[in-house]
Amino acid sequence: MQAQSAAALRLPSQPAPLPPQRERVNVIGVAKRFDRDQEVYGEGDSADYVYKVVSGAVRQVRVLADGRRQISEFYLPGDVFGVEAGLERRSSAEALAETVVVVARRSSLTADPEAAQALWGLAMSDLERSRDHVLTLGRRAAAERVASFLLELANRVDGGDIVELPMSRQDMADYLGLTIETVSRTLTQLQGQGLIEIRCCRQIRLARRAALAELCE
Amino acid sequence: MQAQSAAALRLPSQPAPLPPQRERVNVIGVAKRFDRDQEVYGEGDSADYVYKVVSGAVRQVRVLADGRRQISEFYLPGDVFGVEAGLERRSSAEALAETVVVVARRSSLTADPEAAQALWGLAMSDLERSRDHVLTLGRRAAAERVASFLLELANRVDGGDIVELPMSRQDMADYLGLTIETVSRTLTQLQGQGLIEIRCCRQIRLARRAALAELCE
DNA sequence: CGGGCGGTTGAGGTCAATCAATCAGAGTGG
DNA sequence: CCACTCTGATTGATTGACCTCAACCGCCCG
Repeated sequence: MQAQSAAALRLPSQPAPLPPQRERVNVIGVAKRFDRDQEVYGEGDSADYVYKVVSGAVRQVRVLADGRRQISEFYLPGDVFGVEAGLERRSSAEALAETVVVVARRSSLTADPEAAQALWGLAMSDLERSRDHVLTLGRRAAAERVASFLLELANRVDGGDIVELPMSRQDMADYLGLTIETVSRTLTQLQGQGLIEIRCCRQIRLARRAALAELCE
Repeated sequence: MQAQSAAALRLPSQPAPLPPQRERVNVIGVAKRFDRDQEVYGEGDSADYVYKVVSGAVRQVRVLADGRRQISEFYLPGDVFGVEAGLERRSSAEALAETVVVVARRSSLTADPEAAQALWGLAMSDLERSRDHVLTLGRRAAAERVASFLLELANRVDGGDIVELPMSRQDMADYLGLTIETVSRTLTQLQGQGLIEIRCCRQIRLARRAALAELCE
């Protein structure tokens, strides 16, 4: 599956206020649009391009031979993704919903020293987040995983107490190393404890943020 | 706890043949010796220095408020560690056994463009390993975790079919998101299936490497 | 000999997975 | 408008993998 042409591209009407540090890396390139569940790139593809999310969201996925899925990262508007250590993709990237990204040759970034500098900070913060993720998956119980996920998301999009989830329960489960049923149960349990309010599936209000944070220690 | 002086430093008598790519980053600095379980740096310390393992081994640890531990990475001879996104350590580093490292100012590496380049590759491969780790913790069962751990270790030290474990069962458990008992049981179970041979606690022969790899899919 | 430490083994409990049913909302077509 | 389906989410009952608690072993060292 390859990217659709983006001749007539309307920029997103809701540019969404971003935390400032998100805009550091300037990616100059062609805009491309992807439909929901469409692959941006797949495992084994050559890693020539890097991407920046303009609108929508992207998941980075690895799949085991028997179909078990693990999402290693979600990318939100402003995030850069697709930088790889080697020449080949070790995971695939898929759009969560209709998504617009800007595409640039990888070489165009590593050439420019300023961009390379920004890219460095980016890789390091990705590494930091990945290690947080390791801690969560290795040592936290289901409720703690969900709580930390909601808080992380809230911090990244910074939309006050209301978190708009761009992903399905299945995606949350695949990110948190749980099943869809456990995610669902845990959310209703957290609501029962008054920590969150599920306004509708994709919209959650963090009623007692401090208590959620305490869950994650 | 701070590093001991290393005035009279004997270089390790067994320089251990390393995979070539391990030697990429040239860290020029002062050698320091650490005893078993001694802290190289702790959470919250300032992140001014980077380290390269000469002999011994180091674990990178994060601890939750109630004492649950997660090891995010082991560093073996030739590995560089201690590069951080921010100015503060977000995890601590401890010697697994008597360990010698070379210490350099972080700025001395980022200044030199060649070192910076090498450092970049290093960060990216750390990121890649961290994402493998996420997959393992999120989606693999105990036997698969142990098998992938043994294979990863074997690949890194490249000592044929015999893997010398530099860490205790507790450290393995904290890396794999399991308990010490489960690690022990799983090892004996793998031995029962003829996949490995436990020669003594810290020395394991990978009897059927292909079968182990198949476990990890 | 006693005690501590790291590792192994056993018995029982628990949390999340599995299997299954139900529900709500969005299309779709008569 | 009302069935009907389809998809995503929720809820319930049961199972099972791993954790917890505890005993035990081998080894080293005082």
